[in-house]
Amino acid sequence: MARDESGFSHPDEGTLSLEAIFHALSDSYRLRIVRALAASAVPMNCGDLSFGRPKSSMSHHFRILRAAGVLHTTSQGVEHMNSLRRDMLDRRFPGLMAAILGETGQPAAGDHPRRLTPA
Amino acid sequence: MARDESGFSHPDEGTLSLEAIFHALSDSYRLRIVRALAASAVPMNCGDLSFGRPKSSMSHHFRILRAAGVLHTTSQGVEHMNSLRRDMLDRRFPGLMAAILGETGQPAAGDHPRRLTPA
DNA sequence: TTGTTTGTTCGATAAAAATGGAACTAATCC
DNA sequence: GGATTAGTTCCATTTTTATCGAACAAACAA
Repeated sequence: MARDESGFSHPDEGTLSLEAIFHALSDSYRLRIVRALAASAVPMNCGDLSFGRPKSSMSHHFRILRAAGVLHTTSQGVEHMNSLRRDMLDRRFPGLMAAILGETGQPAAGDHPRRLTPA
Repeated sequence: MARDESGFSHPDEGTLSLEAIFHALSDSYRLRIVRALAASAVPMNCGDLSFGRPKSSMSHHFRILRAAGVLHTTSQGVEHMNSLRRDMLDRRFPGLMAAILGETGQPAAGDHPRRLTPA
């Protein structure tokens, strides 16, 4: 978990908790942050992800997402750059982020989802 | 959303909220309920899923899961039988439940998860 | 060094969730 | 009818989260 060079602490892959991740994703602003980051090819700073809310409020949301292991923050000059920890999440919970972001890759709606009882 | 024959109200597929689902899954007892139901071939009653906690507390957790659309409850005699709404969830958020339950079906840990930046 | 920008931390308040006892309801049995 | 079982609802309490202004810190520029 150790604080990294930038002074932020990020959980190790081994200590990720699905519960904490779900809690992190159960807020609409945090979900918007995750979706924006997923759609971006490059890391984004906090200001670009503040959706017009006060800095202190958003700082709180970033902290929750960071502590859950959903995103990674690093300092670049005065800015704090954020990116999804997609590789780690995909290793630890394959399919989770894809499902959240709607990148199906799985049978789409209308197709034959796996079902216990035949249709 | 209408209350069904059994007197319980369950959300329609169209009104599912990812946020509400995440909130429902952000509690450890609720996650245990979901996992137990996923592992069971048949619906389970509330008593079998109470993990030794008071009835009123668990009733609360069942209500949250039901309202989020995660499970379906129906009366059978004095008992309330619960089952995962797996088909609906799979249609609406393909891969989500599989990811939660650890049924990968996706590249497993150590394999080549889709990555934006080549390894 | 003073000022600016970007974001964190602090602290107080408000809102939301969780907990569990007690009373209650519905189905079932005797 | 009375007793039992299974779970819900009500209510009060506690715990956890969210919100946001204000003070603060770090990096940088003039």
